[in-house]
Amino acid sequence: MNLYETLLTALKTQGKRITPQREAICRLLAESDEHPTARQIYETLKAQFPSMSLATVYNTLDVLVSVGAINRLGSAGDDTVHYDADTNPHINLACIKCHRIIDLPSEHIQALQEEVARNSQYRILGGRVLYYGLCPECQREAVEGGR
Amino acid sequence: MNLYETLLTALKTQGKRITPQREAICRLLAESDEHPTARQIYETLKAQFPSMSLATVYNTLDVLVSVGAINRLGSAGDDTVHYDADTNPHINLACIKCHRIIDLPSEHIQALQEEVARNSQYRILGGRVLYYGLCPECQREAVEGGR
DNA sequence: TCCAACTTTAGAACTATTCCAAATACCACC
DNA sequence: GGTGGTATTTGGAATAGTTCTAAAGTTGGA
Repeated sequence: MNLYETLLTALKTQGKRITPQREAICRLLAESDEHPTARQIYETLKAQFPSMSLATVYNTLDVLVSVGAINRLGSAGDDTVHYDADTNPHINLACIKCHRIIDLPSEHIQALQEEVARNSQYRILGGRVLYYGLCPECQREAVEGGR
Repeated sequence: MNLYETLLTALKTQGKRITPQREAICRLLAESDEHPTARQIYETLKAQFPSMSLATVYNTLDVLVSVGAINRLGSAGDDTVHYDADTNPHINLACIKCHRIIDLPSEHIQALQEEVARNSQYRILGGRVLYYGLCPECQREAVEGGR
């Protein structure tokens, strides 16, 4: 089962209804390796659903988060929430200049999560490991711009 | 040099001026193990500085962040930014019910950070490792409330 | 002490996100 | 296949965190 189907199944399992808008949002989340914001999703899908409302995007994202199918990553320096459809433990790397976020596989992150579960009395529901800095491209631009 | 002095020194080093308001904000950040929001700082210091403006708090926090003396942790489920004066690598644990954040020392996090630096082309400027869940207290309340 | 530059202040402005009520669409059931 | 109850969509208003602005007040080097 691919990621798109996983997301839809998660919705159905929770008794949520499948609408064309939700399908499109799930497809976009599943097939892109971006970590889009609600507004980016909205702008992208406006061509396909000219009448779609931002509220619908927020609604669907909220449902997916509450179901545990996607993660809220938080801001990448742009004060808007980015979402990640990959719920497997991994590292996110955000560029504070172009505000793009990439994934980074990690050997250590599994151990980290187990450490947290073991050493705290919390019931862990999720987590986000986000490092930020300048991506190679923006580093280059910074140097060129600084001349 | 304690944390309070470190914060003030960071400001001075960057040519920033020391004002009573900034001293108070730095002291509060340094001496509390909370991870306060701008508003919490504002409310706390209002007794001492009745005329203080929220903008001053934001201004000072922005300066401290840009200087690298403190970290922006992001939201703890309450849609407001929490700040952390401890810039050493450590794990943060947020309770999504009471919105408090605690620190957790970690053996693995150093390795994680080195892994990121090694495996990415990014210039790393910082990071935040935040797990969220229910703190022991809120777990207990959830059970009692659920009866 | 003086002054230029930086800060503070108060309030307006901005913007992401949530809320609302009416219209619409999904889907379980017949 | 229809039908109805109910979740969802929509668009606009409302909310709230954060930023901006201009005037007044401070800081700290000379």
